[in-house]
Amino acid sequence: MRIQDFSHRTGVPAKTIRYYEEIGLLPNPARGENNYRQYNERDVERLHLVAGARRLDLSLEEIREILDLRDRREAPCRVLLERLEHKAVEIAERIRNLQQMERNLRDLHALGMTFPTDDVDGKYCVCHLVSEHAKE
Amino acid sequence: MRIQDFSHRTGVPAKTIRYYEEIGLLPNPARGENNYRQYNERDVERLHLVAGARRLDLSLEEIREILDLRDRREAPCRVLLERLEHKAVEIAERIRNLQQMERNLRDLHALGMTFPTDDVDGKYCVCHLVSEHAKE
DNA sequence: TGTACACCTTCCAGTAACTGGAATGTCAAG
DNA sequence: CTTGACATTCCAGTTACTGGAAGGTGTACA
Repeated sequence: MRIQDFSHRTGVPAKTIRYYEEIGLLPNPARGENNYRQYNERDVERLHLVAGARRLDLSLEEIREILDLRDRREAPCRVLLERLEHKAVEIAERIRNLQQMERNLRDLHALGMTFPTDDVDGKYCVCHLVSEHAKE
Repeated sequence: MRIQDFSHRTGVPAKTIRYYEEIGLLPNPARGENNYRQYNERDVERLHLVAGARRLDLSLEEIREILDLRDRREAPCRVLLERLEHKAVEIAERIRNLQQMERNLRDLHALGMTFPTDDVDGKYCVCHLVSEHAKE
């Protein structure tokens, strides 16, 4: 299987596949006569794991760790389970931050709407509100 | 005011201030005899606007646009108001994505917990779940 | 006078995870 | 024989900083 098919099978762009290889996340694949990369089903399986983990927002470093365990035949499930949980907590935190940010944005927007829109830098300008927002 | 005071007044690290200057977001400040940067209250005001907007997750490019308007004495409020609203929508979208991701993580984790933790790559391994997660 | 210390300066490099593009090579079909 | 769709490598850019080295400045204290 050549890189384009491999890409379609896994949903990962060819460019990204070469990148993963470059940083050692994927092994150097066999090469054909023409120097084209050759992939097999095992490669598909491996890249699927990478892609699934990326969709879950695991970092390439975290994924590398999982793959390394697997390569040494040490079952990575325990570690992966831990990572999933840890990542869920992390994401919950990010959600809280974003929600706060959204509230701030909507509040400032609502207040800004009550101000004239041609006051370049007076107190009754949304710009002033945004400046003030920095001081906390 | 030297860069450290300026930094304390605005809560922006000195390193970042120099960076903002380098990319043209802040004007080149006056220099003292010793070549040290000198800041005044107007600079504080400007950087406050930048810092407030960053806290609201506006990109440096968006902020640059606002500042350029202001520098040309065209009231940036209308544009800034638009940006705030647009950003709020964007963030709401990000929140939805993250919430979906969190659900996926927790679901996979829960299911993975019911599997043995020493199955290196069989069907009853959380790794397998994560691989499958890529196919959608 | 010497020196310790906290500042300041510039410049170079690195981060995460790709993505774009140039220059070049390979191969099958019309 | 040329066109088109593939493939290769390598270099550079993205975002918003951050770290660190090498060296200059300014002041307090022994």
